[in-house]
Amino acid sequence: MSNDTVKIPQATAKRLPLYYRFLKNLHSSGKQRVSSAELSEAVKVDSATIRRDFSYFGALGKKGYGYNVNYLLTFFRKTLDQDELTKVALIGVGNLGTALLHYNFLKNNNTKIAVGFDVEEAKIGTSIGDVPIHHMDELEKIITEMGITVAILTVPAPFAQTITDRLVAANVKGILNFTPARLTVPATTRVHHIDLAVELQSLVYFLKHYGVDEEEE
Amino acid sequence: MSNDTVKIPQATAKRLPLYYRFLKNLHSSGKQRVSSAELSEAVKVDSATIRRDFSYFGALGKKGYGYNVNYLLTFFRKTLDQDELTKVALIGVGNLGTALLHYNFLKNNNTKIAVGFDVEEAKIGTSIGDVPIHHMDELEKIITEMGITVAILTVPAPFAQTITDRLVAANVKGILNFTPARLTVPATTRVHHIDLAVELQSLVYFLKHYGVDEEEE
DNA sequence: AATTTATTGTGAAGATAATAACAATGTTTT
DNA sequence: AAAACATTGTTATTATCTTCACAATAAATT
Repeated sequence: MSNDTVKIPQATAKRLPLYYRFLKNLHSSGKQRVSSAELSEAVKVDSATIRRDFSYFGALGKKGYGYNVNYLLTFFRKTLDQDELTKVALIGVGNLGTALLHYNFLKNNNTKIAVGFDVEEAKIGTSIGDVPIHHMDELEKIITEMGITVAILTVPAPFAQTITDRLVAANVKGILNFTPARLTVPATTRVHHIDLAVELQSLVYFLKHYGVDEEEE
Repeated sequence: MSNDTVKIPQATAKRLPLYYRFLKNLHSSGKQRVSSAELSEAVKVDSATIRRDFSYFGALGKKGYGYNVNYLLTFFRKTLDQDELTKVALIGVGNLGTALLHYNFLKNNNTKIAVGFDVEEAKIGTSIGDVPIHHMDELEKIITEMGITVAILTVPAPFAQTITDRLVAANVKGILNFTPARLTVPATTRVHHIDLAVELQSLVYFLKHYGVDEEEE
């Protein structure tokens, strides 16, 4: 738990991976410098917000010039721990789980699904998108051995809590939860929800009730 | 654009589908009444926040008693327009797109993916999870005919903006964007992002830099 | 080297959201 | 029907986040 950096606002922390990705794009397209205004156009975040976000890490830019792409990139690579690969387990190799196994998180992230788990015999022992699938019975054994502390949960909702309890017991500290279940976890574990049905429904709600002239993340 | 309801805070609007889902659960398990404290436990939202959220719609509960599950459910069904089916188009039938075609949004949502589009000849004319797949060339024609105004975007990032422009021109008002691209749209169109890589990476960031004693949505 | 220009970093203000706390009041119990 | 209890709805408070606006200053131009 490296607290070498100041504790920055959550809202800022959530934008960092986004900035990082666009900086990589800029870099590979040969750009040397960038202003907060340009970056704002690309990532759709107000330029003042970008400058404030960056400022939590100190003065990264130069007045009248902007930011040096290379410098920023190097800085964020360190800040986002892009130098060390984070291995992740995926629990539940159904439709969504399989899609995620094919998704190349590594490309932008230095994060990799290293192992998958399911109960369906036909899947056990196979590899999907280069990731080996094991039986749920081996969950604790394997993730402990592999030292995995982050899991993606794509199981049917009724099993979500039970499996979460097992993950927590096996020292998993972060769960990306794609199930509709709201998980109960100790304060030492962090859960991020991606609730597909809720996202779709709230989009529809906004359209119906808010109408035009709204911009939003 | 029914503005029959007061314009409630965005944060509240985003929680409504969640409340609705849990109320349905409670209802089908035969529960007659529920307090904000109970609901809080289930959806992991502070009980004061729940009461405030509900209060935007008037006095839905009774002091000393709580909320009548049936009443709440009926109320939210109307508020969330659950009586009319919203048809959605899905653009890009790759791994993720296919998974979403199998995802039963209807169950909780009264939202249905009614049509899919792709460029791959092998897929055109087939049905996936009961949804017919058409060629991208027919995009404008078909969604206009079907009167669709909401789309899910699961195409490769480089095509995202071009297709978005076509969707907007074809009168699509809401886009659920699964691509990493940040889309440029007119103010009359609403985009919600689900950025899988960013979600995973920010989870990892929080674990490394915030450590324990954090709870979050 | 002086002037103009661009752009940061940030203090102040504003906006939005979450939470605490409790009077009001309906429900349940005795 | 009185007393005890439970729980809302809301006012006040606090926290978080965004945006404005501009002095400071480095870069570019003349």
